Amino acid sequence: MNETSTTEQYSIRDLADAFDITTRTIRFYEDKGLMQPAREGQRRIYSKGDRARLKLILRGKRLGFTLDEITQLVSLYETPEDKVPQLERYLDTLLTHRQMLEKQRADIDRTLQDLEKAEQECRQALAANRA
Amino acid sequence: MNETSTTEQYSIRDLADAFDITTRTIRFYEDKGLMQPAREGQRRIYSKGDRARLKLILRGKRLGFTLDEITQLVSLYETPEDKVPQLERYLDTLLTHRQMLEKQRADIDRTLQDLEKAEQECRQALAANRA
DNA sequence: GTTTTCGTTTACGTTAACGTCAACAAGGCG
DNA sequence: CGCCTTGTTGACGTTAACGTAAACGAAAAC
Repeated sequence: MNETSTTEQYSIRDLADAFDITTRTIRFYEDKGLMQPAREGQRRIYSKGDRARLKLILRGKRLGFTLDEITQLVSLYETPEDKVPQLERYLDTLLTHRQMLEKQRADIDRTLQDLEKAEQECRQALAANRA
Repeated sequence: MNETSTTEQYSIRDLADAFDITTRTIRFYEDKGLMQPAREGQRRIYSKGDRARLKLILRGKRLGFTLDEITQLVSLYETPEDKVPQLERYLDTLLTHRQMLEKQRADIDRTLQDLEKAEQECRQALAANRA
């Protein structure tokens, strides 16, 4: 039992600064059941796993998911119980989320194409306007 | 002047049904300045362009943008004034949005990879559990 | 030793994006 | 004609996701 690299710990402020969010936000996520950091007395102590989890949550937010949806998404990364029906339900949820994301990806691709078109028109107008 | 295919018009209900939103939502977008349909007396009359615009708005929503952001995004598709400084500002906004979207795309790709990994683990667990 | 600093809980405030309801106008129809 | 449907403008209600402030404990700094 030695304290090498795997034992990294973070304060709530460490994480807040690292991800540029407020401590209030982190506690809020905990209230919602999204995180359960260890305690040292009163103080919250975050592990590397907690940090990774928070990162996932924020990624979900950037993608426009609600916290309820993120709750499901994040729990996906924890291995489920090894009972067959559980695994099948889990797989189903995985596929559902996958479809959502693939639809979003398609939306983004369409929008990017539109943007490129607008960009070209703009450059042409600029060229014409300068000539 | 004939009334052929380009003259298509829609009621507020047509659009609400078409996109599976409420009429309240459509009026709300109008209040926010996102749409300005024609009027026939009191009634709102939506053109094909209005319909396309609404479609863009909803796409933006699916991507998790706020209505304020969508206001900018949507106005991008209208040709700006042909003055050079305007065009340059416009181009700048285009690039900014493009970067946001490309970041989102990267987020999605990462998440999809995570999902695939989870999916594989799940399938393996299922196979092991049945054997 | 006391004054900051950091963290904690509790609670009320706020904004965006609508939902819901009231009260009314206008056109169609049996 | 009276009723129904569709639409209109307010106005207030609601939920999610935090912000903000109060009131306190403990540890670190001076």
